Order: sequence, then structure tokens, then C-alpha cells
Amino acid sequence: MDAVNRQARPTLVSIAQELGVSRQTVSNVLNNPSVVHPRTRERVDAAIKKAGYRPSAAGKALRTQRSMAIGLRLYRAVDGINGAVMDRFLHSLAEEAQRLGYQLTLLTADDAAGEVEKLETLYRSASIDLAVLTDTGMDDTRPARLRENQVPFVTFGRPWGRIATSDHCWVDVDGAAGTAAAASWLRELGHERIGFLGWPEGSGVGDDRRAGWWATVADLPGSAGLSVAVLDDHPSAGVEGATQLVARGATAIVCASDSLALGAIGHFRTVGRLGEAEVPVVGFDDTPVARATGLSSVHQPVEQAAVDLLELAFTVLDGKTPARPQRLLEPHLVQRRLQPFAR
Amino acid sequence: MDAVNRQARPTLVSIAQELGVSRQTVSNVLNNPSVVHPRTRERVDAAIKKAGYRPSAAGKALRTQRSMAIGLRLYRAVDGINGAVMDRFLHSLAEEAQRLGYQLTLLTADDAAGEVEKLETLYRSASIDLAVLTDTGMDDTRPARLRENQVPFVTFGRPWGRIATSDHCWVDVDGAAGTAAAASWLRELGHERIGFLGWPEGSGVGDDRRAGWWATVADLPGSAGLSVAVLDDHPSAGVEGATQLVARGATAIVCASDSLALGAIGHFRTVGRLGEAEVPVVGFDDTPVARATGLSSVHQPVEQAAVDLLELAFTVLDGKTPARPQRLLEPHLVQRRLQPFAR
DNA sequence: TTGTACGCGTTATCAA
DNA sequence: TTGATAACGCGTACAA
Repeated sequence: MDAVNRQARPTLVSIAQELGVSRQTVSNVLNNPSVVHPRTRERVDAAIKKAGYRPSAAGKALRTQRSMAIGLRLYRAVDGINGAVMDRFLHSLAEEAQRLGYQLTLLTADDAAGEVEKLETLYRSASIDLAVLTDTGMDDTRPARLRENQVPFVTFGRPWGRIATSDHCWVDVDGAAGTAAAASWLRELGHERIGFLGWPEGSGVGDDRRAGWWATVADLPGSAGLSVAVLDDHPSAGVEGATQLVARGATAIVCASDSLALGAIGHFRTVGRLGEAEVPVVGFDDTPVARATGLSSVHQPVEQAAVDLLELAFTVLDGKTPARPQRLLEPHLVQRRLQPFAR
Repeated sequence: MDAVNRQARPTLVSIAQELGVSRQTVSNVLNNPSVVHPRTRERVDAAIKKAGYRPSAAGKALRTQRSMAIGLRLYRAVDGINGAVMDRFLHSLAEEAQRLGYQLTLLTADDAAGEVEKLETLYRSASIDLAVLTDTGMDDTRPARLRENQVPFVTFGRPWGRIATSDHCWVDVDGAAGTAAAASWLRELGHERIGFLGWPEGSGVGDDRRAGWWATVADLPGSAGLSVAVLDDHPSAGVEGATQLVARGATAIVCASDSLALGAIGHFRTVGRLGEAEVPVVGFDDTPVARATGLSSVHQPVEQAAVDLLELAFTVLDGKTPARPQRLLEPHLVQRRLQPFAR
């Protein structure tokens, strides 16, 4: 009753029969080669290659109780601009997982509750061994719920608001260090009235980035009070924010995102100050748009984050205790010369 | 020797024992409920719910010979701008797959050969039932190679250059119809010298989009020859192309992408014609940047594409012959008023 | 309506 | 070094 012409797959048994050996020998050639005689090993290897045999993932998973898969929620692309960072992370994670023999299984959800529920379902059906959470927000409820349900997980992002009490593994990028580097650079350029354009308090990531700016400019009397918060992470909000900051006398601006920075640049474009670069703007995330625009920006090492995250995850999965289960990675500032849509 | 405290999962047997029924009964409740007594069914359902039991994906896959997974290559994010379309497609595909009880498994590769090889490996190990190809290029070699290796697949994108001889299932968006709609609109606005800004011949997608423009403006003497090709899909290339087109007398421009369109707008910004919108520009893909900028653009129905693609795929997988195995979806033009970084 | 038996492909254990 | 046996969890034909 089965449908498509799915030809019989080679199996351990079929390979073994073909060679007149036991299937255990074939299995050993794959999983424990040192224990099998070189001559036999060669013969088996040749047969495996000839048949294009690959061990059945299902059979293996059933036996080993490991699916070799990682669950990750794919967020809806809100903003093609800042989404670029998550894009890079997704790609890095998929690549690193593949390198380690794991697969990345995507899921979609409307909210955190849906995400947790689906991750739990996947874990209970042994479809995934592990979950990766991203976009950790302030007082995120997901870690606690996954823990309750015994679903192993790691997070890309700190457990904001619960850092002291959380003991799960996480990797994050030190946003404060990034904005501090940006502000320092602007100071070196001679600016004393350096503004910050970000989001309202309470967002974890946003507060962190503001803190880095403030730590660097607090001793500059001119920079006090030059912090503006806008609601949306959107260029149009950046235009408004930059307008306010300039009105208050800012001569340079650190932004919490490239979206906002792009808007800020747009502001200066509109008022005709672009070429003069009288008000340097630094963005955050080093997105392709920043590269294209010549916008200086803080670059997050998401590739490293993916590698570290999986290292932590598999250490825990192996029952070992990882060194430094919480890791803060250093971003770096990419300095560029602003130019209209050039590379 | 196993590591983490993986508590014993409930199984058909454990649920059955707990209730004092046979495991077959439990299985029937899940797969063939009508055959079991309502009273028993209720008891079993309750126990299942209480235990949080989910059938093991591995056991099921082993028995049914179906992994319930789909393989898809995740391309490296080249350009945060146009990548947005693939982002939407990816999300839609993940969502629709999930709705149908399937999972989306990601893979990464450096090139087409690597992609095919990994897909083949995944299929041979019964990790996926099916592959989805995207970004089909001119004379794409992947379909033939997957076919040789008996890997079922569908493609998002036409088999450019081999449309007549290919019989696999595909879904694509009618790019020519999109640029035709854009050009028609510009004609309605009174323009007679409508330019096209795209890529060199031979790219399938690019040729298609150029063809739609040309079909619409061919009878306008003023528009002949107003086609410019640039090498990169990048705003900076758009600046150059737009400059050329305007020099040749174009009064309106249809672009092959939002990236190019953004550059074209940048050109007019630079020369100070933005507010006047003397040279309307239409982009392609309706990316978030287009929305943010107020750029008119051609919107691709990728959500529908994902739905259609999986419908075709599963029809074939079920051994049936799908109605219309090749489908061309209509895009639509989104008309916007250009404004500097506003919504 | 329920229970029994078998096989899906793999790996671990142990005997030869 | 190699081979036989058991078990992982599930679905299904068949018998009760």
C-alpha cells in the first residue's frame, strides 16, 4: 500500500549478507573500526561505499535514545534589517550542528508559550535532544518552564532579570562593551556631547547597551541627559530620535541598532549634512545595510556564539560539567566612512 | 554510561501496564480511535495526557519508514535586504510543514554539489523524506542529480533553461507579470521613457523580470534601449545604474530588486530630487526596507508558494499524480509614496 | 473489542 | 577478531 517507488535501502543486514559476514561486523566497521581486522574492514568499507549505505537514523535513534537533532524556533522576520543578526546566528548554528553530526530542526510559534509547548512535544517524542532559545527577554518564562518539563536547553542571550538565580548554560554578547567601544571612539575623535539613541528601559538588551554608553560618557558633563528612547526599532523612529538629540546639542550618536542608526543618518541626509559627517553615528549589529551604507557599527561574534553554545550544550548532555557555563563574548567596533550607498 | 538524567520516557507499554490494558489498545487509541470502546478510550486518553506521552518519533519512523522531515539548504545571508524574501519563505515553509506534521531540517553547504551530497546522505539515512530546493539557477544541475540518486524533491523556482524537459514539481512566482505590472503603472502615470535596471542576461530570474518590463514598454519608442545591467545586486550598483538610465533620458525606473531600487533612490537623494519624485522607482520583493522607505515594490506570495509546494510534494510522496505539478503564482504591485525613512 | 507475534535497523553484551 | 542474541518503541496482521 506504500506509495512512491522507494527502493529498498541497504541495511546492515543486506551489506553483511552480501559479504557473508555478520551484521555486527559491519556495525563495528562504522562505529568501532579498530576492533575489526584490516582486511575485513576494507572489504566492508568497499561494500558500504558501493551500496551508498548510510545507517538508518531511525534505527540508530531508537537504539541510542538520541535523535541527534536540536530544536530552534524560527522567529517571523520582523525587520529585514536587524533580522540579519539572527540570520547569521541561524546559519552558524546550523553549520556547527552539522559539523558535530547534529541536525537543526525548525519550529514556529506565535508566542513563548507556544514555543515551549512545541519544544516539549518534540522532546517528549524524542525528536530533539535539546532546545536552543534565542531572544531572551526580561524575566523570560521559558527557561523555568523547560526546566520543569525536563527539557534540556541552552540560550543565546542572558536570562535578563534572573542572571543571579539561573544556572542554565548561556552565551551572550557583551552589548555594553560594544557601546562602550563606540563611545570611546567618538571621544577619541574629540566629541564631548555624545548621545545615545535606544529603547525604553526594561528590555535587557537595550538597557545593557545604554549602560555601556553611559559608563563611558558619565564623566563628560556635556553628555549627561543625551539619552533618547524610542518605541520602535525602526529607521523612522531613528529619524525622530536623532532630531531630538541634535536639538539637545549632541555632536555624535551611539545607537542601539543599525535600524535606528540608519534613520539617524537619514535625518542628516535630509538636513544636508551627510558629506560633512558633522554628527557621526555608530550603529549596532553590523548588518549588511551598515556595510552598504558605510555606517560604523558594533559587530557581534555570533559564529563564535553558536560554537560555544553547542559546546556547552553537548558537554551537559554528556553529563559533564562545562567550564564557564555562562559566557559573555566580546563584540568589536567596525569603523567605516559614511558614504551614500557605496561599499 | 549514559549521561544526563534522562528520565524514563513513557511508552506504549508503560501506559498500557499502568492501565492494565494491552499496548495495542493504546496504539489504537492514537492511530485508530474508532475501533476502541469509548470508555476505554477515555481512560487511555487520560493516562496519555497525564503522563505527557508522545509516541517516539524514532520507533514510528523505523516502523513506517518515514522520517516526517524535509531537508532544506539554508543559504548564507548575503544581503540583509533581499534575503528577506527567503526569510519569509523559510518561515512559511516551516510553518506549513509543522501544520502537516512534518519537520524542517536545515543543512548548510558551500555549493550546489555539497548541497546535493548532503541531501543524498540525509535521504539515504532516512533522516528526510524529501528535499526542497530554492534559488534555482539557469541550467541548474541539482534536479538531475537528485533524480539520479532517487531523492524525492520539489523546487521553489523554475528549472530555468530546462523547463520543457523537466517534469519534477515546482512552484514559482511570475516575475515577468510583476515587472509588467510595475511598468504598466508607470505608463498610467504618463511616463513614456521607462527604464529597467537589472542584471546581465543568463540569470533566469533576471531575464524573466526584464522580459515583463519589455513586453509592456516595447511599443513605447522612448523606452527602447533603456535597459541597464549591473553585476551586483547591491545598492551601490543601483546608484550607478540609475545614473546611466537618467543620463539616457529615463523618467521612471523598474528595478529587478529592492536593493537596486534602494540605490536608485539614493541616487536621487544625492542629487536632491527625492521630495519631487521626478523619477519614480519600483523595486522587487517588497522587503522591509521597501516598506520603511516608502518604495513601491512587487510583492511575491511566498506563503502561498510554500503551501503549494508542500501540497505537491506530499501528493507525489503518496504516489498520486498532482494536478498542475508546475505552478506559476501571481505577484502583485504594492504602490507606496516615497518618503525618507518613514513608514 | 482486546491481546499476541513479528519486524523495522541499530547497538551493546557476551560467547566463541 | 568475529558472531549470536537481546532490546530500543512502534505499527499491524491475525487470532482470540
